[in-house]
Amino acid sequence: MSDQSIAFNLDKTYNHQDVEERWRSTHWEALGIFHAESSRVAEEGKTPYTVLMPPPNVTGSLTLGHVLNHTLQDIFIRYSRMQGRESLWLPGTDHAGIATQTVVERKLKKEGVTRHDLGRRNFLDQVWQWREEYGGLILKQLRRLGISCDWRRNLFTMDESASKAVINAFITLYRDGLIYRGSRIINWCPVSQTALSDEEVIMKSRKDKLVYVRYALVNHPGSFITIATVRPETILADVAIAVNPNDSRYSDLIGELVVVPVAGRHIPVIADDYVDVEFGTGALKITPAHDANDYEVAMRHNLPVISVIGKDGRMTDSFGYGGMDRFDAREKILRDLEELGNLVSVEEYEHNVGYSERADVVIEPYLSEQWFVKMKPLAEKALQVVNDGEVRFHPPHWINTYRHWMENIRDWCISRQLWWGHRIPAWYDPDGNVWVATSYEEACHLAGTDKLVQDEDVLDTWFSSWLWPLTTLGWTGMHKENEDLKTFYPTDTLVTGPDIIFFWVARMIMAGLYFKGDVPFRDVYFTSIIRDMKGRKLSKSLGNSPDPLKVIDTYGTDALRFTIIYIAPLGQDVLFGEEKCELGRNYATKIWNASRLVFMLREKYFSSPEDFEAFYREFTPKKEAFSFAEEWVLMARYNAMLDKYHTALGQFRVNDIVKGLYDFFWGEYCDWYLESLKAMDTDGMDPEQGRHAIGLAVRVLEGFLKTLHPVMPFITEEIWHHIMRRPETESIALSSMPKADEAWITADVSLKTLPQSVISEIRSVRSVFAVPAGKQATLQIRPVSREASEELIANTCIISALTSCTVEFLADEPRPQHAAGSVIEGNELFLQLEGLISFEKERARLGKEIANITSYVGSLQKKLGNRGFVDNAPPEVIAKEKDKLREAENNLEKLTGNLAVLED
RNA sequence: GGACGAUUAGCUCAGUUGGUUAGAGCGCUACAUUGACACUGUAGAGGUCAGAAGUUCGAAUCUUCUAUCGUCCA
Repeated sequence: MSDQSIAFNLDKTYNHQDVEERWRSTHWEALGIFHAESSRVAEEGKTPYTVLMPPPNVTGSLTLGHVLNHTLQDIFIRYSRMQGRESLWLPGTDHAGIATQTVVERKLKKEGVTRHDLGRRNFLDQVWQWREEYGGLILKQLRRLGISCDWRRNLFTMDESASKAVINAFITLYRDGLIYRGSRIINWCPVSQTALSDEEVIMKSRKDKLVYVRYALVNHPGSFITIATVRPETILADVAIAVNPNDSRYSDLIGELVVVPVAGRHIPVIADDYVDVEFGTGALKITPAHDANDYEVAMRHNLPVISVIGKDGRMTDSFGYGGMDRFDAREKILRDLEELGNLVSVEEYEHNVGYSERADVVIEPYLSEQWFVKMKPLAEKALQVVNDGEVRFHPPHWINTYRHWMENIRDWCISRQLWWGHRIPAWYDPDGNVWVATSYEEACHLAGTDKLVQDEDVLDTWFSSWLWPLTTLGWTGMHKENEDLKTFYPTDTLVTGPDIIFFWVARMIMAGLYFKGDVPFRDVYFTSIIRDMKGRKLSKSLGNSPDPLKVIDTYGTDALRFTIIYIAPLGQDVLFGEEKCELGRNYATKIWNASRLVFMLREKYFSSPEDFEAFYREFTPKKEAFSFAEEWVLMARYNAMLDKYHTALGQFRVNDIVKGLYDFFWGEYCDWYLESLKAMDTDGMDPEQGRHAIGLAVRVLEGFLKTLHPVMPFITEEIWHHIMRRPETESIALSSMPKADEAWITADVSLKTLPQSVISEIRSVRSVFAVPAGKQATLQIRPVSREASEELIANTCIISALTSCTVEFLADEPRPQHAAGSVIEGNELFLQLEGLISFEKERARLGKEIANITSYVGSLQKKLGNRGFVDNAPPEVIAKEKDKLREAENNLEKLTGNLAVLED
């Protein structure tokens, strides 16, 4: 785009596709305006500001959640950039171990190949190839949002530097005794065939059968003990029946042996506090291989561990179920138990069951050797920094959730039985000793032998994500510092969903403190969860998740960004429907059209772009040059808006700033200032007046565009380039954010809003009497004071134009007879409508109004007559109430007078 | 069962340390069509602020209880 092509005015209609295409990130990116440099902080003394992008999953595609999240981040970073800070937004993607491996395996399956056919090395080549081809999709889609991150610094968690960091972090933790290997019951996903951490297990409500089964006592033929279980297929692996030691029903049976149905094994009845007396029969079967709690009971009682379910979720027993799926076996054993006479009864039972987050299948508790991180020592400090406010949560109530998790934290299972990911840097010598090292060579050196085999497993993806604040700034775990880390760490704002508060936020805080000795960020903004209009979570299977790219095509990126922020209050869920984007689209159109009007008027008062630019460069709004009341009102409202804007952003009330911008521009700038300006123009302004009024219109428009820019980057950039002709290398994104002028915030403009009040009242009266819109009427005004009189006279042409009335002023003349009367702040208005006013209607209207004010006056008098109020309320509140009463009484008196004239 | 959050106009939601005759957007009703804008303008209807009790001169706002819904954790 060349300078010449920027016209003095805008196209007649706003076309979001054209505008957004023109400024699409590719243009902005080419200019490098989103690049941040640590050198500018060091050399120019700029303040750094950093936002950490939660790395989207490399297999992912754009969702509305991303739209909300990234728009928020973009608002923070653009705002900070326009405040003059060296603003760095760090992008990247994560390698999503399970998800990516699953995607590639599925692709291979179509070709009839498994990963085992290919072998580890070839399979990984395939994954990398897939990543080259499709892994960039999400990043490409994110660019359509117009987000302003420093793409040069794009990081992938499997990149070399990030991988080094992961390995070094592992080794450090291992050598500090915080990583260990152990045999535990872990969450096993039979589909992905890997261990999962507790956080990757989703508890879901599920209807099952609670089965009552009786076990025969070995030494008391004909006697039984009955247990209740939802997993009868694990009966085959029972090693004991447990009862509560305080349960008198069973105290005689402790120490007895019972026969396991089907399996025929003899197992003891034991006593353990763990057993809940209330549940089922109060007797519990103990199956250590298939339940974490049972495992602990078994360890306490030195019981054996028997397993009957394999890694694939199929039975491995030798009682005739071997090879069956665990759920099929459940059905079969029920029939078998019934046949054997062991089945007592079956109840419907609703309970919570753990599902694999990725594969959505029921988790199998599985005993195996895994790697763990000891969390307690890390959690203590991480909890403290949040309690102390070193890391702040927005909204703060998430601290409770965080605290609860930290105080009940369990060790983190970090090994995954996958191939795609960071391979665990541990080697085993022939004697089974473990050697943890950065490389095979180093491990050999440590072990004193080269007969080493590396651990087959990889690390949990989150084990690389928790280092994200460090790795994105170039940390590899080798050297503690570099310029970027020194400058931009700790980062400032993290925007993320509350669903990953444990997965990610908490662990980043731990890692930051542990590896860098400082918190990774200062503020965490937890976003809303987006639901459909019926309040359901968006999901692919429900088909209720709109494609953001389609929404963008229809309504525009700006409209989507604006709308989603407008409807997303801090900390609450959002109900989203595509149609809601009409709000943003209409707003964009309004801004466009209003700007066009301003530019049209500009053409009238300025001979050429050069003429305007010369004027505008030197322009400062001067009160002495103000020629109508709305100029004062506009300045007051504009500065109040700016003030609220900065305050709200400082408090992360993003929703508020959007509403403030919306109301100011539409309700004040367009509805009052531009309407008044049009009236003045039609009436005829002298050149100086006109140039000043338009200068003000453009100045406020420009300030408004800047404040809106973080939310709607495209349209604001486009219009900004029409305010003055600017080289294409300039961007509103690098302009400076306007600040509120204290003098205008505190300015008393109550007298200046009088014309507005008069206009509103007259419009209302006209409407009540159904006066045709085009019909010119006569408005007579009797001002309450000299100041009011001057103000109203000075704005006569505006009052006249916006009410379609001829305006006259009364002094001491009596009230006109055939008029509708109103009182505004003591000023009496008479709308003369010969033949249009029905006396009945006017009497009714006045009567209603009088009744209204009378009751209002009554309530104020009661309040002011109340000793308790007068004695306790602060003086300014009492003064305010007195003012209200005085004015109301004044209005009442005048209205009563109006009614009296009618009755005469 | 525990923790947290929500409950304000037909719908979706504002309402920041208690001092309003309780606001907005959408929807609804009436009127307006050729010079910014129908993706518009003007006016209007619509709420005992979930229920109960309490604190206070004064409660949508604070406290307690109840009801309903949601989220997380057992």
